[in-house]
Amino acid sequence: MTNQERIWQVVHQIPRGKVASYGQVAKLAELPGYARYVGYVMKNLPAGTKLPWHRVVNSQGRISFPRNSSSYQRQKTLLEKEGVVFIKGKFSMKEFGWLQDEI
DNA sequence: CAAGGGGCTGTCA
DNA sequence: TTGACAGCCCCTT
Repeated sequence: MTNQERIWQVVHQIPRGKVASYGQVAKLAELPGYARYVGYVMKNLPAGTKLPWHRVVNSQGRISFPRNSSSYQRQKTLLEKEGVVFIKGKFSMKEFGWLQDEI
């Protein structure tokens, strides 16, 4: 079980309509401080992966891509399709944050 | 082995 | 609220 696989499993557990931050995913994967590594892993996901990578955002509740990039648009669209409401380029972690009230 | 950079974070001005 | 900065860990040069 590699660290990368642990991260995949955690991301896979994020329920539909919820989002988690990179740091949160890292912690749940028992890899505190690996936030940046999580981003690295997401970037190198195999093509056609079923991992809900779009449910992972930064701690500010914002997408870590330039607003005009296609990746940004793709992630935003996927999230909205799951019911996550975007407001002024970001969304409320209070409302959609995963395990926000259990941590 | 050293250096650079990547979908990050928390702190401080 | 925004921007600059210093830590973070890992992979590729």
